[in-house]
Amino acid sequence: MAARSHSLEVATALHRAAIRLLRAVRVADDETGVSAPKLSALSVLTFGGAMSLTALARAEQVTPATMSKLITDLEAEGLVAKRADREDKRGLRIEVTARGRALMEEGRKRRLALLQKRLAKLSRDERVLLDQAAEIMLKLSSET
Amino acid sequence: MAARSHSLEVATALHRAAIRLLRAVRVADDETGVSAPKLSALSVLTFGGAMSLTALARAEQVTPATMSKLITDLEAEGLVAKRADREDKRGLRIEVTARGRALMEEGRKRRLALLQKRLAKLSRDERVLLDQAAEIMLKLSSET
DNA sequence: GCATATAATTAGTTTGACTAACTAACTAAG
DNA sequence: CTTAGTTAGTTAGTCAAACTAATTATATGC
Repeated sequence: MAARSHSLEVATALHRAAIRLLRAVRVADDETGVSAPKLSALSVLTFGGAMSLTALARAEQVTPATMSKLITDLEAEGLVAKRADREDKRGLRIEVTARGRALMEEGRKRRLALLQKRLAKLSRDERVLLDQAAEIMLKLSSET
Repeated sequence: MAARSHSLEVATALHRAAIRLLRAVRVADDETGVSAPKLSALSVLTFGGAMSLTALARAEQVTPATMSKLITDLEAEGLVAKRADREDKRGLRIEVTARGRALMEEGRKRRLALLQKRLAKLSRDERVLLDQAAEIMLKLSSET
């Protein structure tokens, strides 16, 4: 096992690892019939609660125009609902429907099942290490 | 620090962490003027050496058709070169040019600089932990 | 030698991203 | 209180990257 601690090397390794991990797991997203960006938006709405289109766009790091199209599609599929914002008539409250929530959960489970099957083959120590790493990675990512 | 070792929880944490990490770092990609998929292909060619289009497509998990277009573009920009395969006249050997290598390195450095700046704030122990985690993640991802 | 498989390309489609331009509605300054 | 500026969301148009299907050239196996 390597024991590098120089930042550039760790950054390289971590970056590659994150890319590979997500790529390996991406296949599971297709099976739900809903694209990854749409599943991701559903996920934000599920865990973050109803919010405006602009807020959702910001959370997903896309422009409002892009999110507008995604939400239009999701609404047509019955996975989200748009409600007028009472306090600001320009605004929307976008919320997940029951179907949307179910579908998002299903997609998430499929995706994780892939990872989980592989994780189960690791030693307990390795899993603990990964869990700790995940926490540090989140801390890294949320820094301004 | 959490010490969970149950696979589903670790899978969830890891997946979220990977998504956030890449999202946080994605902004740096644009600055080179070459898209992320192209930079990624350059990276594979740099570290994996010259290879056929099909092999590269497989490594990048896209169809040969998609890779063909990417390589056509990269060649037009002088970042890769196509050579005929001597042993198989249907095949290509695609290799990075010096310019391609330089540009890929530059893009990679920009992207990593972001991560590195944050990593530098961690303790040495935390960096070592992340490095080990990266290795395990790679192992996970490359399993069939 | 012919059938079949493989390497790469080409054509055509879809999706998701962008910018620019627009409407509607809110906010503040005079 | 009206007008100027801002903000929320949509629409139109463009682009890149992914796909599938079809084409061409070469390899390989019976």
